Amino acid sequence: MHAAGQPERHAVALLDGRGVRATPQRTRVLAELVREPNDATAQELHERLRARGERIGLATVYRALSVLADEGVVDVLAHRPGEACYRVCGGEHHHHLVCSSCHRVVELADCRLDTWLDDVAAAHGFDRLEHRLELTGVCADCR
Amino acid sequence: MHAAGQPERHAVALLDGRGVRATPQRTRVLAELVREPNDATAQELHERLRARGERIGLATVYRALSVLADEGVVDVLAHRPGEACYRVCGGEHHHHLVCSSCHRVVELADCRLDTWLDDVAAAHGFDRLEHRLELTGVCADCR
DNA sequence: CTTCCTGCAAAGCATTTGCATCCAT
DNA sequence: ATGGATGCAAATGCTTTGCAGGAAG
Repeated sequence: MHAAGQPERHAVALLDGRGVRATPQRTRVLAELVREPNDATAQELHERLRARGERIGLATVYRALSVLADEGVVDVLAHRPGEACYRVCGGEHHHHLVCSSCHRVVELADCRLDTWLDDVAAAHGFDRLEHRLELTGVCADCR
Repeated sequence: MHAAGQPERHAVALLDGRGVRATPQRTRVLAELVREPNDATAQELHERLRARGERIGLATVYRALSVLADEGVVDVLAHRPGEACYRVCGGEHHHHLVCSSCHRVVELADCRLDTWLDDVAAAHGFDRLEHRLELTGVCADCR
């Protein structure tokens, strides 16, 4: 068993059972993202895959990420101006705390907004209320 | 006193007392943003100014917004992929509740996140924590 | 006079798309 | 064979920059 095996299997597992083909390229893009604890841009992922010796086009990385985002396998974070960041995320509702300096991401499991938001929705007669919360700050290492 | 006077004066007031020159172009860009209850892109602002008859270049709009952002007069939002949105946010902290059908905006004066966010910041060693909350739903009239 | 500001056009990036080819069913 | 996937290059859209002229201090 070789060292790179685990992210690959994780990636295959994430793709399994969906309506999408688990092509080698998609698996590799996702595996590369699984290796990344925070988030990465399409270009960064492409560079790493090429450095790893994979033959894959930049457009394919973009197309793979688009498919993965549609499937809900990865989240698209728009905290950096001018480029999108991608991240492997669980299905549960959660928010991200992002360091504006090093882009380290902390996943927040609990969301304490629902009680307040129920009140807000009721007070203003709104229905089907959805929310998106982005938290940015400077982490301890970048202070 | 003409109808367009108020946003202009508001813009001049926002620029006053800082180390930046309140040039006509900067004032107009900011005044245009003051008229916008939500947020707008640089290109949208440029279009509106041209439609209003102002002679202003697109690059100047970008440069003005850059200066205004550096001064903290406007906020840069990166929630739309591929382009930056700008918003006047010098005043009180608040959030917007937007109807996804008719785009009516309800301004929420109170924000009940600070207590929780202070805990979050402390728990993860983050400093200068900022947050942006987007609320969308369907209002009573559109139900 | 010197410095900053502006407009225009060209350049710079991230991302998307057209198209011929390739692969799996 | 047939439809989707890929790679490359060209195109697109947002934003920045180089430069010459102009206004402000």
